[in-house]
Amino acid sequence: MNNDSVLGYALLGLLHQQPLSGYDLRKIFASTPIGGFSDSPGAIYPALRRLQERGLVRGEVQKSTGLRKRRVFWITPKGLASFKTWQSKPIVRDDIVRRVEELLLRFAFMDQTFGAERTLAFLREFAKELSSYIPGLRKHLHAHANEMPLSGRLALESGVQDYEARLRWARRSITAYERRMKG
Amino acid sequence: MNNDSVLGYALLGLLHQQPLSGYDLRKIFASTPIGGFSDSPGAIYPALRRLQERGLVRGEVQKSTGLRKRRVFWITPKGLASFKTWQSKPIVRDDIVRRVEELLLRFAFMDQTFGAERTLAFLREFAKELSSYIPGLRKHLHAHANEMPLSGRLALESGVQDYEARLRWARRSITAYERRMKG
DNA sequence: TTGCGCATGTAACCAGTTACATGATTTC
DNA sequence: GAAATCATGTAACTGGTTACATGCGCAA
Repeated sequence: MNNDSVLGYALLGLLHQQPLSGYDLRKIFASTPIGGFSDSPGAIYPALRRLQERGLVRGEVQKSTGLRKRRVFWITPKGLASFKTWQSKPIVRDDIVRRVEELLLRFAFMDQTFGAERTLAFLREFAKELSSYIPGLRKHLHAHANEMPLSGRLALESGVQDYEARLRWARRSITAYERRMKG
Repeated sequence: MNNDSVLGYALLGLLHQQPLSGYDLRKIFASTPIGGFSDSPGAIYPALRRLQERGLVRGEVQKSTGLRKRRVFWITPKGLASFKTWQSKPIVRDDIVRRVEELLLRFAFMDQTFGAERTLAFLREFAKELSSYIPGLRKHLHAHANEMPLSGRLALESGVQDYEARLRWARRSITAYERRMKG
């Protein structure tokens, strides 16, 4: 039931904001830095069809505007439920290591679906998981630094700094949400 | 000829350092934070077979150690040539946006294959491409900030900060290489 | 003798890439 | 009427995921 690709969830998130056609979605991916998804029709149209087959979106042809037929998609209640389930998954180590972008996507749409309180909880979980991961990474880097060529060492260092930057971001975002909830 | 996956190049890079078996490679992916590649046999063994079919690596069974047969792989001259070609590709915008990890992988093995001078050139190209990309991103964020919910805005902000952190890293790495070449 | 670590592999499934195809409408 | 843009779609190919299968050698 919830075996959707990340692209599928990105589409659900956008369709939760407003009904859109496949072409609209392509333009969004082409013009905004969201995710890094491809705007190719070979990715988006099949993904929309899959979502429709699973009952997560519904599409209808609009012919009113005189242009060529546009098939506009809406998210269904079932689709919204699936989207929320995806957003609610606990954050595990492997999400941090190999699916950070998916985590950020889950977060990006969280305000709309869950509101500030749960979004804040998500950020705290994210920060916690990050802070438990980074020390081991640093340790690994320190332990193996002398065996590695300079470029290898620097590449690893880049990864560590990447995680550290994300942790700083998460902490700033936490205070941003805390301020908002008090004010 | 050069239609290899990123995993294939990661394998080539590791095999350029020393001959290894599939199992060795799996252990490396499982125990070090390199790339974020899967250590699953379903990814690595087929990838090794493909490399072998294309003549980029060669494998031979070692039976000396009394354990079960180990197939150990070496990189071939053709494999090294392909690896260097991959590392030498110019850095384009899309590499920055959607394939940063691949760029970091190319860099990680560059010391061994090309030496300090060309590695430094790579870093300069990387930094240049990043600095040409970031202002537009910042501009986009600033232009659309008020239409977006807080979480969406922060998610975008995270992306921008990510690029900025990488740029700082690149600049520090450049000075590291410059120091090394003078000293 | 049971079970674990070493070691290699296969098969079904799924989704993204690339390239191609089609046709309507607007603009020059 | 030619070209650009809007708009949707398909098909071949490729490679990763997941799960399963196999078999050796060693230690408890």
